[in-house]
Amino acid sequence: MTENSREKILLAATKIAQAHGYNGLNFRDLAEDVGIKAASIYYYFPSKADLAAAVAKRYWENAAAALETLSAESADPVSALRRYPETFRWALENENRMCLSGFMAAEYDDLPEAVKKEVQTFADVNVAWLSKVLSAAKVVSPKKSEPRARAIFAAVGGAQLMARSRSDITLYDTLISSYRAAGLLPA
Amino acid sequence: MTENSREKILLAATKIAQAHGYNGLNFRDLAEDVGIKAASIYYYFPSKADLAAAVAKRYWENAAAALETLSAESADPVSALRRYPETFRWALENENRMCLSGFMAAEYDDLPEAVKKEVQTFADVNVAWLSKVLSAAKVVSPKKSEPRARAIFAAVGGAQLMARSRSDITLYDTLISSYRAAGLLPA
DNA sequence: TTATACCTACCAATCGTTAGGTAGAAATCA
DNA sequence: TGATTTCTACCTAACGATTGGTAGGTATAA
Repeated sequence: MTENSREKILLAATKIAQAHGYNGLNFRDLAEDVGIKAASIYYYFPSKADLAAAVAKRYWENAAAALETLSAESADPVSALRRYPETFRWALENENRMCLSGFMAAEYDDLPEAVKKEVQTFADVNVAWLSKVLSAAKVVSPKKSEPRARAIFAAVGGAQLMARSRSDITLYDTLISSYRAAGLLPA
Repeated sequence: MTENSREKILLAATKIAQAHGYNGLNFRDLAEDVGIKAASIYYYFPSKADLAAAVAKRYWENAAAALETLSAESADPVSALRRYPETFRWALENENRMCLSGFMAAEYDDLPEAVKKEVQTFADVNVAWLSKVLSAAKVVSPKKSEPRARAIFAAVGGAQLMARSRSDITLYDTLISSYRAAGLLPA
């Protein structure tokens, strides 16, 4: 079951980091979640920085896969775009967690270099997908699709942050609705 | 100089919290910034929770005053609205800091109750001001001014978070421009 | 016999916090 | 006025808890 424990650690660490950030992630609580002792984590990860980097890497890889699935499942780019906020909603539904990269963006000053890199890649993956879909959907001119993609990513992240601080998922929904009403997202 | 030290503590603690959050704020580093010893902080604040609550309270009070000044200095509501993003830009200009309440919104789960309250008030103050100005500017129907106010607040906070994670203030500016282009903010 | 997948037991550093002290200014009293 | 007390604004030194991390052991299976 060697790979199983590594997976469990990665999974539990992701959940903790989404709720408490890099700073709030500690080996003893994490180990207890997994059902092992803190020292055993070092069998799989040489340091907290390495674990967090692995967590953040896995996080954007999963996000990239989820977005590809969303593209594939959608009949057209506009409907894929419409469903984009769902990917961020999911974290709030699960014990009021938030985007790992959003949390770590706040903690940016205190992050190990390797973790910073993966956090940025998460943003890059989202912006690239949004940009591609915006271009295909022709909601903005091709030239403006990347700035618009960044704006959508930032706004959705902000909505998640605000909703979390109220522990109110309906606030997230009304914020997304307002973005649509204002013209930032397709109606 | 009794009130002077209290002010210095509040000021230094605000700066630290804007860069490292509630979790990253510690009495020894804070005391060194002020030029006193850690134990001396307890002469002014009974606990870290009390200090942080005082910091967050002062933070939204200053924000409220700054917004009133902005209203008073602006010829009309639309130009006040246009200048709203400047208040969030200022933190980034100063050593890539971010909104204290934005950071603490991420850390929400681990915040003492008294601090949570003040963090929420900061959001309330911003939304109330935006709502009032939006109504006066008639950019949206009076009924839609509060949802739109919340959307602007969340989006600007998200832009700040994203720009901070890139240490790139020009990214903040382009995000705000995109919000204007999309119709979320007046052009 | 050797590698795997853990474990116990500890370490040094850091954390919020407390106890108890002290120099000097201010207030009180003779 | 001068002596004495009290208060202000800090200090040193330590506490127990928690942190990331290490050294070295061990049961199980190949």
